[in-house]
Parts: sequence; structure tokens; C-alpha cells
Amino acid sequence: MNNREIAEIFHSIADILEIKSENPFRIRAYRKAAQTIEDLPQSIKDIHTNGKLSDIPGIGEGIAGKISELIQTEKLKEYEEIRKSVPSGLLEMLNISSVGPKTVALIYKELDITSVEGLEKAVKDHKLAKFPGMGEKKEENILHGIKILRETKERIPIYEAEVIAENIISLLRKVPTVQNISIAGSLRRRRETIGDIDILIASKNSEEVMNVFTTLPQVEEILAKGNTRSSVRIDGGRQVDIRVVQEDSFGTALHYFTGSKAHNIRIRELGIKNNLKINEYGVFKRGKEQDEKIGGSKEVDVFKSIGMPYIPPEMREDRGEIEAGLSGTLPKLIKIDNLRGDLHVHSNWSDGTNSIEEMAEAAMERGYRYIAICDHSKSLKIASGLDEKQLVERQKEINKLNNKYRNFQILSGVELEIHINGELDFSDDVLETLDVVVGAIHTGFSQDENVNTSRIIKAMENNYVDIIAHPTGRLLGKREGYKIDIPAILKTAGDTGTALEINAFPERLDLADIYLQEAKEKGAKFAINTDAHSISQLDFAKFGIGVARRGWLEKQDVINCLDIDELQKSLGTS
DNA sequence: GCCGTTTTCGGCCCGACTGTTTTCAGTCG
Repeated sequence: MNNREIAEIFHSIADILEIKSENPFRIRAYRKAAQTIEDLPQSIKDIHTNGKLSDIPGIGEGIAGKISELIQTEKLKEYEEIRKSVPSGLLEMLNISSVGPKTVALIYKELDITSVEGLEKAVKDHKLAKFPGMGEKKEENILHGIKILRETKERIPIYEAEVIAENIISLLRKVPTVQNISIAGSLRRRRETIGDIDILIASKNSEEVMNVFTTLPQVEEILAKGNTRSSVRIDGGRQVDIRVVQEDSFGTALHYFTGSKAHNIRIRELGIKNNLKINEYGVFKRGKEQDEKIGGSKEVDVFKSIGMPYIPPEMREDRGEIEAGLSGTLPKLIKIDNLRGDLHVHSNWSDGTNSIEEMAEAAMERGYRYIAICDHSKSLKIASGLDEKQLVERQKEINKLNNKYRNFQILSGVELEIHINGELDFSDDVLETLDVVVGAIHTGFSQDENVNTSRIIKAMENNYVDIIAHPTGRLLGKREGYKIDIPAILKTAGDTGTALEINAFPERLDLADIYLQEAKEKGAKFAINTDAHSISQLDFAKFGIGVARRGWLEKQDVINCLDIDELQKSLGTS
């Protein structure tokens, strides 16, 4: 049983307990544990083997025991039992907007309904309205919620969300009373996929902002409209929430609206311990008569009030950032401006759409000092991989261009196929002629874990392989990564000095944020590469930076923050 | 169910919007 499966069971337990109206804090404990397990870089099995389960924050004696039982018996007796009392269809109903645990409990108890389909039928037959708290409108909302549930894709890639958000922001910015506006929520935290899009606005006239927002051309439906908060569904089905506050609350509201929920709870708890109340309107010193506002316009007010420095949004997941803040050990996160070049792009020599010259000039426009052209190697025929002869020809073109440029260098590279047996597509003699070698797997995904792990490790042990591209091979929302022993790969990266790529292509974002700290501890270095197949895709670098920041990386962890001389020294090609 | 620089027991973030009510419960973020 792997991390995700165990996390899912705890999520289900939380859902069941909610329907049963159990202690909300007990429910919160299960959800927290589930989330923590989901985010763990190590296999929970290994942690269990080492007897360290209770060392994980949020996992105490009780849940640790349940994890042990799950690992040892693949089952959890307690779960099997409460599951019987609550049919699984009820859990699915919780996903219907406007249907929560109370409603589910009511329709199960009173109408013996156990599925979304059953609920739909009952609502259509108006069997619900007779119960207290229910009515015509509620029935309508449930039917609508069921329709939306069936239509909506779960989460969207970050770049899609960003386009939507920027578009809406540009329209809202035109409202004269808007003084400040910012993306918030998981998009601001740069999570790899986004559910709802959150936008915060400072304005003296919230009514005007709400009216403009709810009548934007892309709005399909108004879900809620109030003085400070409104929600809409836009075409494509996505939900967008905005909050409007006064400018002197913008900072604390931005902190609140950025989340994560777990981070906010921790921060507010610390506030209580310091005799403060922290909400979206400000930081308040608790007084006998009334509370005194001591901050609110700047986000840093929140952190300062509880004695810590500013924590960047990407770190706010309650994964240790609070402790690091209190102890003064927060990292100085990498920034996009730290990048000096891109070490994995394609040209029209293989499957890219632009010439080497065009890629180089686009890189210069973005302030880079170098770019590595890493066309595919010969066995990847579907992507027009280059053979040895073509490499020599391409080198001539690169030399010619390099003679032309000042303060910029094109590095000659390859995205090199790693065969199933770990052999490489080119011999060492050929690899020696290249500046950058990026090893990659594009075939044989279905091999078992040992095969995939050892093929990658073998490639890393080759002296000429500098970087491992998209190390786990996942495609977000489409394909899980290939089966590999990730801790072993991370360790080999540290041992051999082969950098791990953070592939910034929005569908990949691979290596994922949760592995970066662990890899860093093992001595690994990283390369943030776009894998661009056209000049516009060079802009994907920002998504790679988001991943790196979520993984607490600093600029010295990333080899393409080095100046060209240092980089070449580290690649062994100077 | 978790947790402890006041606690091993008694806390556990805080507020907005909707619908059904006539003061509030449920849902959501």
C-alpha cells in the first residue's frame, strides 16, 4: 500500500466521520494526516520500517497505529467497520456543490438514498423540500450541483489557470476605484494544478467591483454575490472567487486568501498564543474593551506580529515553514532573475519549430547568457533524433553563430535516449564532443521498478551525462510517472554529481516539488529547464521556478544559475 | 485525533454567503 492509497483511506474516514457528525477536530486530524502523507517524499512504508511514523507532524499514536495496520495487513479493521455504516455513494455526494455532510446524513436517514443518481431522482420528485431547512431553491441547487459535478474537470494545469486569472485581472484593473489587485490561492502558491482561481482586490467601492466582475463576458453563472466576496463560474466550467477589501486590510487579506488552509490555521494559532487575533481584516491585539488593530496593509504584518520574517507564498503549505520562520532558518529562495540560461531546448534540427539562431536570440531577449540546444538522439525517430553525422553538421552551425555573438554562448547538447538496458544512444567518444548531455527516457515506461531504476542509475554513472531530464516521466492529469525507486535516484544524483532536471514544461513539472528538499539533503544539484520546442515556450521557466521555490531551493542549488565559466567547470567541459 | 516555552487535559482559525428562517444552520473558502 503506497502513500497515496493510505492518504485516500484517511480522507475517506474524515468524510465518513463528517456525515456521522463526529468531533470536527478529530475530522481535521484525519484530513491533516492524509495531506501530510500525500506530500511525503519518502515511502511511508520505509518510515514505518524505521519506526519513525510518530515523528511526522500531525501523526500521533492513534494514526501511526492505523498506518502500521494498513502496511502490515493491507486493511484497517476500524475503517472496514465504519464503512459499512455509511455506503460509499454517500461520500461521492459530498462532491456535489451545496451538498455537505448534514444534507447527506438527512437524505440517507430519511429517504434511504445511497447514490448521486438516487439523490437526483428524489430531488426531481420533490421529496426533499418537505424537510426542515430544505426548500425549492435548495433542490434546484442540488440538481445544478450534480450537473456541474459531471461536467467539471477536477483541476487544471497552472498555466491554464494563469491565463484565465491574468485575463480577468486585466479587466478588473480598469475599474477606477480598484487600488490594488493580486492573484491569491493555490495559483499564487504556484501549485502544479489549480482548482478554483482566487483574486483579491482593494477598492473603496466594492459594489462597483462586484457588479463589473459578475457581468464579465466570460461569466456563465453567478454562484454567490456579496459585499466582500463573490463567486462565478466562467465558460469552461472553472470557478473564480474574488474578495474585495479596504486597502488597509489588503496585506492580511492577501495572506488569508493565499492560504494554504493548513498554513493559515497554524499562523492564527500562533496569533492566539501571542494574544492576537489574525483575520483577513488585520492583526488585532486582544483588549478587554475592544481589540486594537496593529497591522493589515502589508502581508508581512502577519508574520511580524508573531515574530517571524516574511514567508514566501510558495512555502505556505505547513511543511515546516512555520518552524523555519520561528527559528530564523528560512531559505533565501531562488528567483527567476537568478537564471543565467536554459540547459534543455530543442531546435528544428530535431522536433523543435525554431532554428538554433532563433532560439539563441530569444534566449538573449530574456536576459540569458547561454542556451543548450539539446535535440533528441538518433533512436527517438518519432522526434527526428539526430545521428552522429548530423551532430557534426549541427556543431558547425553552432560554431558559426557563436563566432557572431558577444556575451552569449550556444552550448552544443543532446537529449540522449537511455535504452532499457541502460546503454546510451551515443558512445563516449561522441558524448565527449558535446557541452551538455541530458539523459532521458522516452520508451519502455512499463518496465518494472528495478529495470527503470537501474537504467537511470547506469546513465547517471556515465561521466558524460550531466543532467537527467524529467526524472519520473509523469504527465500531469494524463500519466503517472514510470515506476522507479525515487530515493535511490536522488541519492545517485548526489553521489555522481549528475543534476536532476526540474522540467518546467507545465504538463511535466518533473521533478516534483515534494522531492527537492530530500534530494538536496542527499547532495543533489538541479537544472531548471524549459524543454522548449519553440521560442515562446522559453517563458515556461517561471513554472520551473515555482516548483523550485515550493521545494525550498536556493540559487546555489541550481546549475543554470551559474555564470558560463562556472557552469562549464561544473560540467567538465571548460 | 493531535499537541504542549502557561497545558498530559482541554483546547483546537475565522469569517462570508445562501436559503430558510424570523435568528440561524449549513456550506464554503
